[in-house]
Amino acid sequence: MTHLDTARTEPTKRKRLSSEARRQDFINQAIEFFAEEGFESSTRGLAKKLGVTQPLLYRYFPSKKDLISEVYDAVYVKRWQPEWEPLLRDRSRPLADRLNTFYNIYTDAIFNRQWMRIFLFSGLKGVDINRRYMQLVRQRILEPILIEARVEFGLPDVPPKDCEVEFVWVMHGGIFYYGVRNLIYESAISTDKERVISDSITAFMAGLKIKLNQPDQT
Amino acid sequence: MTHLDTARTEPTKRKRLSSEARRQDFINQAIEFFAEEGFESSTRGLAKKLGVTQPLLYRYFPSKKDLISEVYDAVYVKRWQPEWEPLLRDRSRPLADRLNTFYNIYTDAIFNRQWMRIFLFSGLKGVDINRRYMQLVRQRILEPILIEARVEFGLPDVPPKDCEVEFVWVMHGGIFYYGVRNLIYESAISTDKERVISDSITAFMAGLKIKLNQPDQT
DNA sequence: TTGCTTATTTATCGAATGACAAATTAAATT
DNA sequence: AATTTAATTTGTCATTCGATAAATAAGCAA
Repeated sequence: MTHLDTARTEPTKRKRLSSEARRQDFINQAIEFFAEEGFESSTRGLAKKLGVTQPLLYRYFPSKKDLISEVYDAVYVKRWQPEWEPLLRDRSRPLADRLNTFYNIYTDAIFNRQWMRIFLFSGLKGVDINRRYMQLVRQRILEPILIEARVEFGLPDVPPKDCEVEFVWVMHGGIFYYGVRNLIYESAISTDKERVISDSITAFMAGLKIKLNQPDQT
Repeated sequence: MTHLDTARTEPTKRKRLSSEARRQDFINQAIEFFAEEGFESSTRGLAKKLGVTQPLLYRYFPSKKDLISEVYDAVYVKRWQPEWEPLLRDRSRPLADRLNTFYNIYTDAIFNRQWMRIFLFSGLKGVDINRRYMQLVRQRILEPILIEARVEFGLPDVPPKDCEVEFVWVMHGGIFYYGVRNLIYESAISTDKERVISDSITAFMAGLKIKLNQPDQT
């Protein structure tokens, strides 16, 4: 250690941390609140949920808009796990296996009411972070899948075509929409997630093999 | 003609019609407005779009809630075309063909910004009509598809299992989500709709054949 | 024209909204 | 304990909201 008295050196920092923790708690509860009520809901409603008065929020966040930005950040950015990505590129396993593993843990992360509703609300608001998230999915998930598929099928390594990406999007979107039905529309779904994912991937792989071996008219 | 003076016989009716037409115009513009701004947006904003004052809306609709109900009805109920359904059951054509035709015209109806946004907004509000629409899709589209598939594959006519319906839902949802990306997230999509649909259906049919011929563990 | 009916606007209400300033309480520091 | 600092509440503002009532304008009948 470079400093003596490490336990006491930074009391201010410890206090700041406590304040920061409270702030984080506010953000977490704001996620719950806005996910359920929508971003148009009042700061007074949120304050009530927090058990504090409404003006207190303005000590922690300059404006409602800023608070919402922090909510976006907590949901979109912080819940993305970079370790998902190498999973798809692990060529020691068949691609179908990798896809099953990936989609099971990816949906573990995003198939919850909060994430889904924040995603849909913000999508309708047309906020920039939403578009960026879609690009992230395309670049870090969908295009790698196509590259891996070409390798597995013994095809030459050419960059993915748009219509191929669209094809992967449809599978991805199908699985995603399964989550939406489950968590947003709450249509009672008996079939378990793993089963739905594995069925989807089976069909996807079969279709992709056909598609990648076709002469293309793009 | 059964009446003389047809041009003048029913002035009151003509006026009533005119009033009803105005009402319809209000509803149509309300669809545009709420689709873009969300249902939380103000009646004053809508009135401005209509070029009238806000209290006038209350001559045509008892409350904002009632107006919104009419918007739902116009979008969900009135845009559903019953002639879609027999299309899927026309056994003179291969099922894949029928699916292509159906999804092309079905998406012609729902792939527009207004329909999509109203659907997503109302879904997040958890209104009952949304759930009913999902049931309609299941009963009138997805289950018939499964029945037709069993016939085409020469399988016994047993009622569709839940996990089979889920499988069709994933294809349906994948296509639907293609529309969402296109119209809500506005991610520039170069591939044309027909192509995406036909690729999806190819993969779906391949996967379904595998799935329906499997011993089932439900 | 004169009346009568319908369509539309003006004016306004009470409640709810985001935000701010000042007063108060609680905690930490000396 | 006294003092300083941070956390929280009270009080309030200007706006905006859905909704109503009364006044005006417009269309149509006689």
